[in-house]
Amino acid sequence: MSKKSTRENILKKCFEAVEKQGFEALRTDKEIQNLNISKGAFYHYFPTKLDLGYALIEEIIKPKYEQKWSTLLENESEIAWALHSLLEKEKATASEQLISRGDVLYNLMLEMSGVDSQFRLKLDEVLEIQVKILQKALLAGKNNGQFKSGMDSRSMAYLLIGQLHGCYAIAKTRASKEVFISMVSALQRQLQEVLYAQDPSLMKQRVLA
Amino acid sequence: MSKKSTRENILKKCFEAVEKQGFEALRTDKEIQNLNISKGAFYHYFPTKLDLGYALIEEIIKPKYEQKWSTLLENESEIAWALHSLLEKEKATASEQLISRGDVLYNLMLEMSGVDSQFRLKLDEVLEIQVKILQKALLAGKNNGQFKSGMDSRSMAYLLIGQLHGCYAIAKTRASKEVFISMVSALQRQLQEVLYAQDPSLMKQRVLA
DNA sequence: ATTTATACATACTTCTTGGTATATTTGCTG
DNA sequence: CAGCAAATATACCAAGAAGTATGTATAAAT
Repeated sequence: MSKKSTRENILKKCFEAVEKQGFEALRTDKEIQNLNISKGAFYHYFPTKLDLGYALIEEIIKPKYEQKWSTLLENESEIAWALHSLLEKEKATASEQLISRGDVLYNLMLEMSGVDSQFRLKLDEVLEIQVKILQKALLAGKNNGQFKSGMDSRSMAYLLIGQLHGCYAIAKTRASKEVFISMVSALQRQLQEVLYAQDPSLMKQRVLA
Repeated sequence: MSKKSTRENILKKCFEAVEKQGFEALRTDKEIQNLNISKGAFYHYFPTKLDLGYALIEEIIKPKYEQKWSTLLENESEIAWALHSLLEKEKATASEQLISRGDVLYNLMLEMSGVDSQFRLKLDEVLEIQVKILQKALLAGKNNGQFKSGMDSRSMAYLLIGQLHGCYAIAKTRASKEVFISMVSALQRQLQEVLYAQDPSLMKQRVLA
């Protein structure tokens, strides 16, 4: 068990807590107990709870989502397939617990955007990063002939991110993994009609052949 | 100025507060002050804050959303047009303030679903009512030839509600009415391709002619 | 070795907040 | 008008919560 820095331990534990219950419900005292550290240690690194929140976004959430969407850009010739896979993965990794919890970023967006303007700004930044990457991928795929030529990449990027958000939100309230899966599937079928030039699940065979 | 019942006054004021800041941030004491009533009066009607929350959903939120979507069923022959109008109205009534605030129901869904199971259940009920009505409208419209024949009404209902939610969520974090409008417009264009049998904005002319 | 800054520990404080105890008033019914 | 329940008022409370004051240990730099 490697001795990690106190700061990183705090970030990690608190991120887990925020994933489960959101930021405002995060109880610094509880986490301090949990971590077996002192208040002095905690407040040494994070003068206020908000400062912790900002660090959480910058150092954990932002990289996480950036990485997630960046998979689309790994292979220029397989963007459509990569997008299809990304959504497949969302479905595959969904569990009742994860769905009841929802998506951290989306949760925080709704929870904190109206509470603290700096929080909103930082979340917005993460959101924009996602959109930018996706937009870039959509544009590249369009130029590649993988996506329909009439498609507006920026609108589509926004809409897609929003739609995924919608899937999470509804499924969370319905508390049903099945609902999530069927909503994402419906979304995929819709993309079939409005986005993909060909069926991306067929592209796989082509690639593997 | 008609003397409304204390109970109704409480519900109304508290609903406004919840619209602005969400349920957990609602401060009963503040509202009691605001209403110029006593704690005794408040707790006479609502023994706990949660009880107030439940009443808010049942007596204000549920009817509100039920009514909103029911407009689709007012005229069987104009369902596609009604749906188009509903989305147009969403865009038209959007203001920076409203957008920064987001949609009450959607906000509560994300905020409270994980906090209190009865809350989630009640919100889920409202959600289902919306979906049911929309599904019914989509089915009727399909049988009418207003919507594409291949469309699955239940999936589409879920997806549409989710998509609208997505528009609200993104626009809230972006804090931009323009983003909201352009996302809803993009959504409408998408519906053009996957849902409507004809262009519903043309249907208007037909009707008016 | 002395200084200095970082890292951590302990105890305390202040404010908020939902909720209670208890008393009083109002209004209806017999 | 007596009596009774619903409605409203007032003062108080206990738990939580973030944050502070202040002191100590550690380790690198001079």
